[in-house]
Amino acid sequence: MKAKITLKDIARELEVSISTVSKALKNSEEISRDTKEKVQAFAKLYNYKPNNIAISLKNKRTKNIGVVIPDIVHHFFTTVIRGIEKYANAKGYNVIVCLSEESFDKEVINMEMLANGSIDGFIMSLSSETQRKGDYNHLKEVTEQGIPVVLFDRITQEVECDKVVIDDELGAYQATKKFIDQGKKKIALITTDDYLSVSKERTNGYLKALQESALGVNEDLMLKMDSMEMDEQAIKDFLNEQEPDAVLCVNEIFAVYSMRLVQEKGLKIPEDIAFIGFTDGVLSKYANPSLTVVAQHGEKMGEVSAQMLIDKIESEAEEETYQTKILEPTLVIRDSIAH
Amino acid sequence: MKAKITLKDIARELEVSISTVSKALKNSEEISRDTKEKVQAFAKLYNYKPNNIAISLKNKRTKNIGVVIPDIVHHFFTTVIRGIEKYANAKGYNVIVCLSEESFDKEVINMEMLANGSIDGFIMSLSSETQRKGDYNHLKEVTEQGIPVVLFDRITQEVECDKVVIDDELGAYQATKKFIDQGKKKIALITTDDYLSVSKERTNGYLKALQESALGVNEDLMLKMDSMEMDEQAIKDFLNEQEPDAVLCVNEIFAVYSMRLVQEKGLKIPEDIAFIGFTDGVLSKYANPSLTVVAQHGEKMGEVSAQMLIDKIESEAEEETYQTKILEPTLVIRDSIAH
DNA sequence: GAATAATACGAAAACGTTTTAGTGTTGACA
DNA sequence: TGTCAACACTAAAACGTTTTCGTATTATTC
Repeated sequence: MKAKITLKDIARELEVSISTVSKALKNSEEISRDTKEKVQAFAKLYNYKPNNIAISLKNKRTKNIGVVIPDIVHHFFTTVIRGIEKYANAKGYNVIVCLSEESFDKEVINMEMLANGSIDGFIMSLSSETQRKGDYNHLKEVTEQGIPVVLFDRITQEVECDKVVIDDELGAYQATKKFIDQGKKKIALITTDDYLSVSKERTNGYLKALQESALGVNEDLMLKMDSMEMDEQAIKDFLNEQEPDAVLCVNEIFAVYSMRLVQEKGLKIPEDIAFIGFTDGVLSKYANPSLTVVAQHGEKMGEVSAQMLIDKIESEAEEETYQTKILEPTLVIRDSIAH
Repeated sequence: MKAKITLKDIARELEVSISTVSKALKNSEEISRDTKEKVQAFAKLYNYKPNNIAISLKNKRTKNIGVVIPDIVHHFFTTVIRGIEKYANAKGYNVIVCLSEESFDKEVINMEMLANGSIDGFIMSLSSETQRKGDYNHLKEVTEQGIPVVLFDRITQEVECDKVVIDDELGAYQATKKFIDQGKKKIALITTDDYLSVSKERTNGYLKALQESALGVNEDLMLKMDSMEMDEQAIKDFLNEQEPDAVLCVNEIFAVYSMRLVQEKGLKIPEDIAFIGFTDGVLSKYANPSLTVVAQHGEKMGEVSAQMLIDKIESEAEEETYQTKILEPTLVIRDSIAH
C-alpha cells in the first residue's frame, strides 16, 4: 500500500520549498527550467495528484453539485440525472445524489448536510410532502447563503431561483386535443392530487382542451388519486363505472395498468378506448400495445438544469436575475391511439 | 445574503480563542459552564454549522462514497443506488454517483477524479468494456492506495476486494428447471456475449439444468447478442426459426419484446410458449402478460455493499481479508409461465 | 564600481477545523 | 509562605493546497 504523495513530500525529497514545487507543477514562469523539469519528472514518477479537499478548502469551490430528488427508481428522474451527470462531468463537476423519498424531513436534512461546504450548488425537484406543506424555508435559507439552486419539474413560485420545467399544461392540452380530433367523446383523466405542481398543470391542460371543445368538462370523468401509489381498485372501479373511450394518465404506470384492465374486459385498444400517458419510459415503449405518451425530455431537462447551475456558479457577477426555462413536450405516437 | 459564520467569527465576536469556541461547541469539560453557554447560544443564534471540507481535510475522512456504475437508466442499478443511499445516509455518508456509460475510459477517469481525496471508498459495477478488455489496473491502483472498494454484480476475480453478487448461475438454473418440470421441451436462451460476468453465470446455470435433464443441450436454442442493445431483427429471426416453447432471457427487455413478437404470431403465453426474464423491474410487473422473473434484489445488494464498504472504512484494523457475499435470487412467479 | 534590474526561490498567510501542549490564575494545604 | 493541583483558557501545529510578498544572488547598465 503506497500512500498518496503530497507537495510537502516532493519538496522534502528534492530539497526545495513547497511553494517552488507548487509553482513548478503549474509551469510558473518564476521557476527555472531545470527545477521545473526535475519537479515534474519526480511528480510523474510518484504519480502525484493534488488533493481535491485541500484545493476545495483553499478555493471555496468543491466542484460538486448536489442533486436532491424524491425518488430514483423512476424513469423520468433517472434520465434527468443522466443529463445532469453528462453535462456536469464534462465541466469537471461531480454529482452527489440525495433522495428525499417524497419526505419533507429527509429533503431538509439532505440539504443541510450538503449546504455546509460539500457542494457548490443544488439541482432539485421537490418532494410531494414539501409541495403539500408549502414550506420552503430550507430552500430560502440556502439561497440566502448565496448557494445557487435550480429547481426542475416539481417547482414552486415561492422561491426565487432558476427553474426548468416542461410545459405540462401544453402537453396535456395537446394530448386531450388529439383525442378530441380523433372523435373521442368520453375523455377521462387519471391524475394525482393537485398539490403536486405537475399534476395541477396537466389537469389544467386537460380542462382547457375540453372547455374549448364541444364536449365540455364532466367532473365524473376525472379520477384523482390520493398519493403516487397505485390504487388498483380505484382505477378498476372508475373505468367500470365511467366507461370512457379515451384516457389521459399523468404517468405511464396508471396508463399501462389501465390498459391491461380494459383488455381483460375484452375492449380493443385504441378502437374502443385509447390511452395517452406522461413520461416516455421503458414501460411505454414495451407495453402491449405500446403507449402513446407526452415525452418530458428528462435528459434534456437535466442538461439544461446543470448548465444553468454551473453558469451561476462560475459567473463572478452577483446579479440576482433568475430565469425559468420552459421546455416543449412532445407527443410520441404509439399504438395506444389511432394513427 | 448572509455568509456562513466560522469559528473564527465567533471567537472574535466573543473575545475568546478559536480553540475555546471549538471546545465549547463540543461541550468539552475543559471549558467553564458560563463560556459554553455563551458560545453555544451565539452559535445557535447565528446558525453556525461546521464546514465539512475543513473537517474532511483535518480528519482525512470525507464521509462520501463514490458509486461508479455503467448506466443509471436501468431499473436494477437504480434499486442498487437506492439501497446504497439508504444505508449510507443513515450512517451519515453522501453518495457521489458517476456513470461510466459502459465505457472503460470514463470508468477510469471517474475513478481517478474521485480517488484524489473526494471519497472514502468505492462501490462499483464494471462497465461492459472493462470486462471485455479485462484491464483492471485502475481498480488495483485504487486498492493499493488503501482506498476500500466493493464490487457488485459485474465483478472480476482479478481484483482483491469485497464483492457482492447474486447467484446468477443458481437463478438461471432454477428458472430452467422450472421450465423442465413444467414439461417444456425446447427451452431457449437469449443472452448477451459472455464477456459480461453475469451473462456467463446465467448461461452456465441454464446449461447445467439442461445437462442434468433428459433434454440435453441444443446450441441452436441459444442466442447470444453482441451488445446490450436490442437487436430486434435477431430476436425475431431466432424465434421464427427455432420455435421454442420456453424462453429464458437475461433481462426484462429481451423477454417483453419477445413476448410481443410471439403474441403477434398468435401464440398463447404461457401455453404455447412460456417466458422467464431476469431483473424484477416495472416492465415485468406491468407487461401483458406479466413476466415471471429471477429477482436480483438490487436494493438489498446496495445495502449490503454499502454496509461492507462502510465497515471497511470505519474499521481501524488493516486486515487484508476480503469477502464475497452471494445473495440468493428468487423466482417471482407471474403470468408468463403456468402456475 | 555603484545602482538597478532580472532571476529563482522561500517564508508565511490563508482556507476552517481539531487537538496537543502549554500557561496563567486561583485556592488549598502543609 | 511556598508548593501543588485544579481550573479555564490560549497558542500553535496540523491537514494540503495556493498565492503574495520578500530576498538573496546574479546580471546589466551607466
